[in-house]
Formats: sequence, structure tokens, C-alpha cells
Amino acid sequence: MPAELRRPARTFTIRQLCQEFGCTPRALRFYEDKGLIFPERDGMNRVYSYKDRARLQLILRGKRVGLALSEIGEILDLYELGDGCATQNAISLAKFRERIRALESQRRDIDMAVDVLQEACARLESQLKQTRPDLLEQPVEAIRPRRPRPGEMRRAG
Amino acid sequence: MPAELRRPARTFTIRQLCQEFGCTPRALRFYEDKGLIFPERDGMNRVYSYKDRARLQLILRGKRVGLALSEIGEILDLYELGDGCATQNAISLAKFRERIRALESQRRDIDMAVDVLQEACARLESQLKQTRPDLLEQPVEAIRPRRPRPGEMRRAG
DNA sequence: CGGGGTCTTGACGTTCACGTAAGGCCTTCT
DNA sequence: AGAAGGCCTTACGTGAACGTCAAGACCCCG
Repeated sequence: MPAELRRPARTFTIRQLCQEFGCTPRALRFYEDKGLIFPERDGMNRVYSYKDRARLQLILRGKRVGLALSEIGEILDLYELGDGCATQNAISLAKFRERIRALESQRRDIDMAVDVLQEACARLESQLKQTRPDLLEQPVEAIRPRRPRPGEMRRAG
Repeated sequence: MPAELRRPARTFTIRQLCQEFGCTPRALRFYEDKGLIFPERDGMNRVYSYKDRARLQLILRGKRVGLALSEIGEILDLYELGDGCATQNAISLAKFRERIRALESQRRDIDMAVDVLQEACARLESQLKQTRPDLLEQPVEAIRPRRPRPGEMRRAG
């Protein structure tokens, strides 16, 4: 059975995808500009398929782990074309392996960062418990704006 | 007499730190501008201590896991001051907890990204096996030049 | 004493990933 | 009919994190 029949042939508007994934229309159009995604058109309007949705998911996931859009594009291209020029593929393969190593090292960095942050949290907690236990479980906005650090640009808000 | 022998043994020049961590002088000065690091001065020249070096290490590690310099600054401040204003600490605590959750989710993203890449590698491999098996186990530099030598640090980013 | 190398401080330029109008088209609600 | 709302394109703006000169200062060497 063809893949497109196994699923309802559902489509999405740009808003729908944005709401689902928490991004903006501008971002989706930007990804399209960059060739990462290419929805159909109904007249002028973009119409996104499940395939587009899957690509978007990969884009956002890639972004979250620090891949540049151009790198994400390379990965997505692979699933689209599959068989380009062999040298090109060999280069991609080498790049991807490098990427895997980088990601694994990044995971170690994350573990260390979490450790640092958890120790920091422990310090802060024990300190606040002694000085201002009332502030302990407050959400961020309920407390106050922060001080500017030297050299930081001013912002409204 | 070379400059590094005239100085006390436990300090670093800007070059030394840059070489060790694979970053540029401009970056270190930038971090100083932003208040993340504050080396001593020997006349005009910056002199970095072990403490500065440790801070730099945390900065780069934080960058690699996607923290903004401003956020890294907050973490570093905590270890510098320890007990500043209680409100400030409460804000930090809330932010840090948020960050921990984000990092843990990021780790899941990394795992998925690695999976994707590994599947991509498998595809590429099987394809190359049929077309150009000679390119299969080639390291990067055999395909395109310029590889970091073993022991040489790569630049973050 | 000049040359070369390394450091410094500005200040402007760049890349990435969008944000933010401005203005137009099309459909739908009132 | 007219207003509202969603989508479109074009184009300029923005913030982060530096890069890239420019123009000096300092030091050592021959």
C-alpha cells in the first residue's frame, strides 16, 4: 500500500504548523528560502504536507542541538535525493561522522553543564533558605528585572 | 629572553590561552568586554591566571551547549559573589532550573540527531559500497584537505 | 636605529537567523 | 458594502558573537 494512502492526506496551513511547533511564519518562509522545505501552493498560499511537517521537525531538532541551517539542509537533501555524486556523498559521510563525534562530545558537555547548574542551584537554595525563604519557589517574572552587566546593551522591558 | 620566562609561572598570555582552547584573542577580549573574565594587567598587556583560565573553560563549555554569553555570565557571577542580593539569587535559581530542564531535553535531541545521522551514514555507506568502495574508509583529509593534526585543537563553532 | 613581532584600543564589517513593518490580494463575517 | 483577518512578497532592521582592519605602544635583535 502506498505510503500516502496509509495516512489521511492531511495538509497544514502555515499557522497550524507554527502553532504546533512554536515558531513563526517568518521562520518557515525563511527555511523555504534556504531550500530546507518546499510546500505546495494553493494559489498564493502555502500548503504543507506530512512530509513537510516531518522535515520541519527535523529542522527544529537540528537547530536545538546546534546545527546550522546549512548543515541541516545537507542531511535533509540526503533523504530527498539519496544518490548524487559519489565524491559528494563521501564528503557528506565524513562530515556526518565528524558531526556524530561532535554531538557525543556535546552530550558530555551537557552533562557537565547540568552538574554545574545543579551545584549552583544547591548553593542558591541553601542560601535563600537562610535569607529569603519566601522567594524560593517564585517564577522568574514574579521577582524583578535584572541588573545590566558591563557592556551590555539596554533593552526596553 | 622570551616573554613567558620573565613572568611568574602560573600566568598565561592571551596567545597561550587562545592556543590551548582554540579561540582567538578577539574572542577573549570580547568576553572581557562583556564582563565574563577580567585578567590582570602587566602594563598594557593582559595577564591571565589559572582562575581566568577556569572561567574561560566554563565559558566555552557553556557556549558549546548553547548557553548565551549573558547566561554564562550569570553562572560565573554566582561563583564570584556567592551571596549578593537575595532577589538576584532567586532569579538565578529559577533561571537555572529552567536551563537544566532545557539541557535535559537538549540531550534527548542530541540522541535523536545522532540516530538520524547514523542512519544517514548507513545509507551513504551502502551507496558508496556499490559505486565507489575506494572512498569508503577515507578520513576527511583524503577527500578534501585541511584536517587538524592529532593534538591540534579545533575552533568551537 | 630601524625592523619585526606581539600586544593594545577603537571602530566598522560580517554572518546567521530571523523580526518587523509596509503594502497588496483574497476570503469571510457583519 | 465594508471591515477583519489570513496569507503573500519585498525590504530594511536587529542582536549575538565575533572578524577585520587601522593606528599606535612596547620589546628584543642585529
